[in-house]
Amino acid sequence: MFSVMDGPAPHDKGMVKMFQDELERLRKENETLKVMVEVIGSKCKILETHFQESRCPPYHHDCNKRARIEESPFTKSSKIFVKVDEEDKSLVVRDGYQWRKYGQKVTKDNPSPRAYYRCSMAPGCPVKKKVQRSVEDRTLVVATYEGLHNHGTVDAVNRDHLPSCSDPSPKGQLVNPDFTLITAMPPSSIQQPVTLDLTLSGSSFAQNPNPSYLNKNLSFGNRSSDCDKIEEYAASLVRDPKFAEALALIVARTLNN
DNA sequence: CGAATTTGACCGGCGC
DNA sequence: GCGCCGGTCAAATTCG
Repeated sequence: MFSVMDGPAPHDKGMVKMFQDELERLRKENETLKVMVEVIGSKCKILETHFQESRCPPYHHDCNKRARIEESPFTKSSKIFVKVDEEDKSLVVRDGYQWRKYGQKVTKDNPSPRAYYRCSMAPGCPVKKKVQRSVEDRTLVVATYEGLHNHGTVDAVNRDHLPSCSDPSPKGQLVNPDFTLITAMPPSSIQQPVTLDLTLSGSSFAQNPNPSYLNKNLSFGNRSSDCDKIEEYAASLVRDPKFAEALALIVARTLNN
């Protein structure tokens, strides 16, 4: 097949190129899998936390203090957990909306400051959110949303018009591109979660090692385009019915364990 | 210079 | 009624 005297024939060069491409593709897939493993690990941790909270009353920290009802079942609120760099103090949660900060407080049960934001995308939008680092895991930021938006997201409305990697926060500073949004979980089935369709998971990957959303050429080397690709990837995941099915299966298994 | 952020003051709910 | 605490306001400051 290979001629030592003449060197590789043109079609052999093509094969070498093909192998190189394949190698590159596998390398990228490996990177993707690394991210997924990290995400799944974080999810398990959160599920454990939620499971423990569901078994214990919420005011376990200091039962003698007044029981301020923070999340009435009748208020539209939801919590999301965002994995960020521990050194990152910006408390920015990129969720597709524009927020205006109107306050910051250090709360009693958490040394990290809690930031208060109002949605500034539409005048009169009643949605607020509180952002604070988790006490248990400093790499997690907990964002609590209250209310329902009366408009769409920046991403949905202006995806083609806005720089996709720019933060929707008022100043437009860049978000740490390394953060990983790991879950969007309403505290109870009664409360309606605010739309946040950036959940990453590789759960369906185990059943289908080559799903359609992985056929895309995912490259995480270029940081400027990472956000676009991650968002596109996340959107593909969410649209995939197998993903939802597998995710439900993992949640059920985790709770059973 | 306008808009967004910061931060101390203020307000209201709740427990004692 | 008082004090604690979370949430909000608004003047001052910062930033683009």
